[in-house]
Amino acid sequence: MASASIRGSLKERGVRLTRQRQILLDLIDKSGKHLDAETLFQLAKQQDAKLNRVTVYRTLKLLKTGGLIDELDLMHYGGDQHYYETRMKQEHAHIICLRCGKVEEFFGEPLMRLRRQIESHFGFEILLARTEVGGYCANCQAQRAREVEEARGLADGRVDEGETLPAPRAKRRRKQT
Amino acid sequence: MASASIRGSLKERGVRLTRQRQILLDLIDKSGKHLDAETLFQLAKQQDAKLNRVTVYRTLKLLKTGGLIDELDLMHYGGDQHYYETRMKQEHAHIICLRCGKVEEFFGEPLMRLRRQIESHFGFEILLARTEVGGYCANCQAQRAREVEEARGLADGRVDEGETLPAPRAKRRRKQT
DNA sequence: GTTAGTGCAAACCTTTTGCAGCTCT
DNA sequence: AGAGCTGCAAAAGGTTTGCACTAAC
Repeated sequence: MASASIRGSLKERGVRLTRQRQILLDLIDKSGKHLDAETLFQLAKQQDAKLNRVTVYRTLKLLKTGGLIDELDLMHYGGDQHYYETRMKQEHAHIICLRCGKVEEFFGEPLMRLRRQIESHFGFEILLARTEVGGYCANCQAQRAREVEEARGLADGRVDEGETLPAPRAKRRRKQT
Repeated sequence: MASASIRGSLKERGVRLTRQRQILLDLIDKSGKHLDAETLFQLAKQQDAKLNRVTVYRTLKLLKTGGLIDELDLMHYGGDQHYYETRMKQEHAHIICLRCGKVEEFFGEPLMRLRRQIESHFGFEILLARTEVGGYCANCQAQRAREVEEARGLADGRVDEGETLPAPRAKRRRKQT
């Protein structure tokens, strides 16, 4: 549970642990997923119907500024909103399938090596780093090949494991004309 | 000049090379910098006062979708807008100083290695990749150290080379209260 | 001449702000 | 008690859309 250490860190900085923040902290911590502000808000509302969207934004900013969570874009797969994750884990890259929205995380030596090289090459002090990769997952490559060959409508039959982002939000639903 | 190959690519797809697009293509190509839509628009307006901001967005989307330019966030240093660069160059990471806005580019083996590992580890087909790193450049580390030690107002005397983003846009200028 | 592209205005999504009242410590 | 937080409403930044007109091929 990272929320314990987050709580500690906040307390040290004299930040108040309000009911709203506890709810949000718990949600961010428990969900292994990458949540955006709106989703987090919807989840939080289930526990406190009065909790305001603005409080979500303010809390996220607080945690981000404090270096307790990282902000991601996930290649804007879902739109222009940001996603968040706790910073407990080791640095990792995010791999997003642009067809099905599946998100994988890649840990490993190459990332560390890259970081070290940047630090030494520029004498740079790294505070934040993020690597995002977009493309097609193994499963969707096959699907796409089939689609192209057959050019027909066939059922999907996904082999889903791990997190998958919701389909990109439909934008601009206007009044019909 | 990458604009030549961009033009070719567009022509192949039956995309019309309008006056507006030529202006924008030239600007994107010639500026070695990372431009955002608004800056690009301001520059374009100098050549064609009638050119509309919307055309800038539509052209950027066209180029992005066609894989001719890459979209960056540069760690949201300047705000939530996106930055663009032609895709001519080899893959590289962007290193952004969060204090002075200087942007450096890092080329090298570690990035290639990372890409190959991701491809083979997940059987992933990479279409886009981006690595952004935020922190303090060598120069600003020194500045910060001085600031902290002295806690005084002293002139800056920057040692600037390479691109530096404009200071973050002041947000929310409202009517005074 | 066709069809894609443009300009304009307006809308839309996401995020931030001012302010008054509420609540942690 | 009082600084910090919250909710509310409203606004702002960045981007996209509908539509009628224009221009590239």
